[in-house]
Amino acid sequence: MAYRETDLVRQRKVAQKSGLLHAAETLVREGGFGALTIQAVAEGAGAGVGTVYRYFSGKDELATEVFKRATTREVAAVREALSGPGGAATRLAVATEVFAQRAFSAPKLAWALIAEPVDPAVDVARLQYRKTYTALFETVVATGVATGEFAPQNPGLSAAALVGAMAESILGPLANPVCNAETIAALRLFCMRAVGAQC
Amino acid sequence: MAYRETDLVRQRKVAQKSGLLHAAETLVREGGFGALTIQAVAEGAGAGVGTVYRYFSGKDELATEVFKRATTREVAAVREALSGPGGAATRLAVATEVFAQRAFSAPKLAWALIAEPVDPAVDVARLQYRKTYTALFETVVATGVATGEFAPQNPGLSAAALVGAMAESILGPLANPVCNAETIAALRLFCMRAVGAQC
DNA sequence: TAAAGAAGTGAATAGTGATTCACTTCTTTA
DNA sequence: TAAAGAAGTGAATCACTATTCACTTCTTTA
Repeated sequence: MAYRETDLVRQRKVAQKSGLLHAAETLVREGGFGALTIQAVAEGAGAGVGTVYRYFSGKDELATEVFKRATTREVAAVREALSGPGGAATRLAVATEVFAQRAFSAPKLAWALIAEPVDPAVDVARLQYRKTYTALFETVVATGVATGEFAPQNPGLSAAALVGAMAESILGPLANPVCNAETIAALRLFCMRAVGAQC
Repeated sequence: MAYRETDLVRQRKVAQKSGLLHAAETLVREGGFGALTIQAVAEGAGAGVGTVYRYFSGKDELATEVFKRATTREVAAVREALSGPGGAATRLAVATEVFAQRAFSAPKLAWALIAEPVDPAVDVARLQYRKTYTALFETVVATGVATGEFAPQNPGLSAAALVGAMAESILGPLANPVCNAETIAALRLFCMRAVGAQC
């Protein structure tokens, strides 16, 4: 045989894919998924359109991967807050703040992940994303109910409602960010009351 | 002059427009806005494609009008519940139930109005729709805070959060409708706690 | 009935962006 | 260096609907 993939080539391929994903995420960060075109991704990565198809089977796969990478970071941050020290109430409060703070620090991305109209394939990923969040919150709600910190309730429904409340109430302030601190405090209190935590 | 529009013609035009809108809403009811194509609307109304353009400037206008008509009915039902008898807490509880009940009775439509990815033009209408809901709830929250029925809070943010909580928590059950009554009761309690109502 | 005015029609066109593929360039090894 | 194997490329193509418009049909009135 006259050719075999070497480490150097493997390294370049990793760099190329990473560059494409980086270009894609930059586009989403700046203009949402609506700005994500294969043409723009290729240009942003300094590559040809065809190259994108060497690394992704199609636009859906690329968009979905961008979505998943971004949401994985968000979910990890919230998960960390939820597994921190303190009782269920404290952890829920901190997690709410982390969610909101991160949203404010990248408003367009937050909008793209939460509410932007997107391809059905991405929407499937978004459904998963919300389910993941809901599952995280469901755990802390169930814990709080068990310890008596929270009122008796259906943890699954409450968790979905919390996710909805956080997402919807942040959308307005995201578009017009003034007094973020007050918004965050108000949201935290809303969530605390909603689960029946004393505060 | 040899021609002037008579009542008969006027009547027919009204019927034609109404028929087109009816066909369009039927499509949305059955398959969401994704199923709304000019071709399908024309066929559903027993008319030609060109005829649709005699009555609507384009797809955006048609889709937006379908959205507005459907949401106007939903908003009216909730508004009526909110302006019924009883204190703020009672009215909020009833409104929550009305919202959920109506969603369950037309799940696909509810999904289309609340969460389906749609054309930007329709999304603008959806934004308005949520704002309208938020404004309705803001009033009752503010009333409840003023009378002391509810905890002190930012009525605007709480109202948005309530709308988000209701929308998000209903989406799962909509897709897989079992035990609607329990879902509705749980949602009502969540909302009551969230505003700090005694119950 | 004739002719004006308007509504109805759908095949043809347009616009958009994803996807393909024949070709070029690069990397590796005998 | 030669040739195999693979990656890179972008102009051309495809797919999908919204939209148009030249023509037909219907309604009204003189």
